[in-house]
Amino acid sequence: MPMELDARKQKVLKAIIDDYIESAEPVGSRTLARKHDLGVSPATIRNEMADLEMLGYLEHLHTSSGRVPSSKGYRFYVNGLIPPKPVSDEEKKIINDWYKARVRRIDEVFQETARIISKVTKNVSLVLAPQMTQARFRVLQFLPLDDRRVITVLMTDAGFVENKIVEMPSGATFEDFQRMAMVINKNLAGRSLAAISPERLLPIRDEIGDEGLYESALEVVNRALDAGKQERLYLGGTTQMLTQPEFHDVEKVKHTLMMLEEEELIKDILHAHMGDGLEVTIGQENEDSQMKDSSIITATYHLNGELLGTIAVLGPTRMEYAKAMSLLEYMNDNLTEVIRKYNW
Amino acid sequence: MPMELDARKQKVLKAIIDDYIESAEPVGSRTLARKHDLGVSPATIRNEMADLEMLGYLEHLHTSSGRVPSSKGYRFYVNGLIPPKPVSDEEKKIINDWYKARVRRIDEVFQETARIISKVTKNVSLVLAPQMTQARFRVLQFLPLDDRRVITVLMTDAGFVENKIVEMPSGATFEDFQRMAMVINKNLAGRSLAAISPERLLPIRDEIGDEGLYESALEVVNRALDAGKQERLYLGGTTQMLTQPEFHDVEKVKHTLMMLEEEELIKDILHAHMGDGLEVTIGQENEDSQMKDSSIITATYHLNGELLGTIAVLGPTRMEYAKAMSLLEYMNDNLTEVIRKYNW
DNA sequence: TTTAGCACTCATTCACTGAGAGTGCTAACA
DNA sequence: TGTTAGCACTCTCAGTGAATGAGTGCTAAA
Repeated sequence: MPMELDARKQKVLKAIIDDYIESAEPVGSRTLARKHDLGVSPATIRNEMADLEMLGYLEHLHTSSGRVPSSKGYRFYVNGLIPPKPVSDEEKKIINDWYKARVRRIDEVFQETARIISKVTKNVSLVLAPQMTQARFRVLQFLPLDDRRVITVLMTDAGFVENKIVEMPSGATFEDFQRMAMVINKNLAGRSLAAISPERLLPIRDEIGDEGLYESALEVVNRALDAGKQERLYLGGTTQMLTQPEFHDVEKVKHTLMMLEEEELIKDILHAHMGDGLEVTIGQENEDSQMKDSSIITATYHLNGELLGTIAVLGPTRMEYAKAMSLLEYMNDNLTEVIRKYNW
Repeated sequence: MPMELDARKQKVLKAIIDDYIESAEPVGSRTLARKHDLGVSPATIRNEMADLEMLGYLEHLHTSSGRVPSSKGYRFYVNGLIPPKPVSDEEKKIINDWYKARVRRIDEVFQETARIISKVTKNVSLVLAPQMTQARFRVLQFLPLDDRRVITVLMTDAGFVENKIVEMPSGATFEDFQRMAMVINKNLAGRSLAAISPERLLPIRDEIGDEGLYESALEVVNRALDAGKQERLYLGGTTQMLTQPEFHDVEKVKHTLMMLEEEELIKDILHAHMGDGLEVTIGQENEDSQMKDSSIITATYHLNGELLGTIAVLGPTRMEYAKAMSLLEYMNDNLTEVIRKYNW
């Protein structure tokens, strides 16, 4: 379908979407003609609107209630009509100052990134923190908790620390665990977490000697690594989103909040949307039925070509795409830079 | 005022409050007579109600709209009329299983405690985690971040780990910091965080030699200790609270969520309410004007007579006091036990 | 002291109405 | 042939008024 929409149709579509994004009200021909200076009469706009609706770019709730963009309409808008809205220098400065003032612990970078995004876009933001496969093993330590359990602390060279409670196998003593720790540390220090495979652990087997104890070591190391590799999800803007008229209904708020509490579900959604760079998924385009009236914009950050994590904005289909997209792009670069610098 | 309320008045007041807590609707004489078997006619109840209102235990929104308990009414109810509602053995089992299944990292105890409380009471729960003054210094480590900053990692003997970013003073090198770490660790290992005072650090001064470097050491240790001592606030149930009819209005939800986001404010409120054991503050009794229509129940947990932290339920004045109070009591004992066991 | 009876007050619901914004269609116009 | 004015029609929304129902306060009788 070459040139499905002529220039004027595009202009009308853009005007409608811009207006709707701003007002959240269905837009009619008369008001559109009044506000945007399109140079044609309402009647003409009505005709164009009818065409656009026929083609699937607009929707009609009831006869005579103004038009609302469809997912297809938004898609066309995002792909071609969208006005660029780069992050201004002032905004950049504000963001950087914010980081400086707030990030006191290294992992707070992610939480603060989420906060910034939600503050600016007034929507929910999601940040999936990297798995630290780049990080290098520094030291594994055991601490006695009670007579049945120990705390395992794994530290990486970038200062990221992960601790986990582990049951001791029956028969093992804490002294055994300490001996294990020495052997493990000697063998693994300096290795990247990603490179620690079961084979790497084989030398440890010989040094430990005891077969049963070796099995425990294996399990403990793996569990500590799992914790270290685990993706962390940071969430922001659950309060900001209430300013959107879409959430005027408490039931909807509750539903959305409950969905956001399901961390695994959210992670799945993010994984499914992870693409190359900036990815926009609009309303109906979503697989998940709960997301049919939401849009999600994701941006992934990489290091040396390897995918590390994702930052995203989640909101109603009526969303300031231009703003959200350029912000995500900027935050993405920023985060990549931080991670590169801190050698995660 | 001896015996301000005779037995029947108390019975009526209790019936009204029970009913209102359940239904959230102003309660009238007819329905009250129907539901609760008080053995008197609505007219008599009306008379009693009028008396109770005169005395300040009940309130009237408009003529003819049923009565609602006042703060004073709730207070009397909580102090004397409240039916005991101990946590059942099944509930205890569910709670313990929950802990077992979810607590994988030691600090998750607090988050999960908050979750449980909010799940059961359907209100917001707050948990102020202890300052770890009981904890003993294990090791302080420095990790290079970039050429200007280092990450300081403080670990206690209970496996609690705290990391913080610190600027290096100009002139100092990372090697200096490593040397400092050795000296500090040698001198402080095994001491309780509370016992680490500036005087304790004096021996370090001589060992380090360099005056400027000693100043840095002092500052770094203090900042690491600060981080270690900092109270952490855990929050739960912001979604659950939406099931309360009090939050049918989105504006109110937004207002409450925004208040809850102000961590310092919440901490202040908790500190102000911290008492000896279980403390109930009802509506108007609150100092903070934002809390005039909320009630807060706090319970503090101690170790060896020293106050460690607080757990609390925050909700509308219409709250299931009996349930919340006994639950808090139970969770409080539980948490004290956990902390005692893990030697925090 | 308790209760029945009664007049009265609000809040809520429902149907109805008119205004306003919007559409689609047709016919006239450039 | 594309554009526009005009008009009939639709639908939503705010406002009005009546009916309903739950509740109160007061008075007089039991």
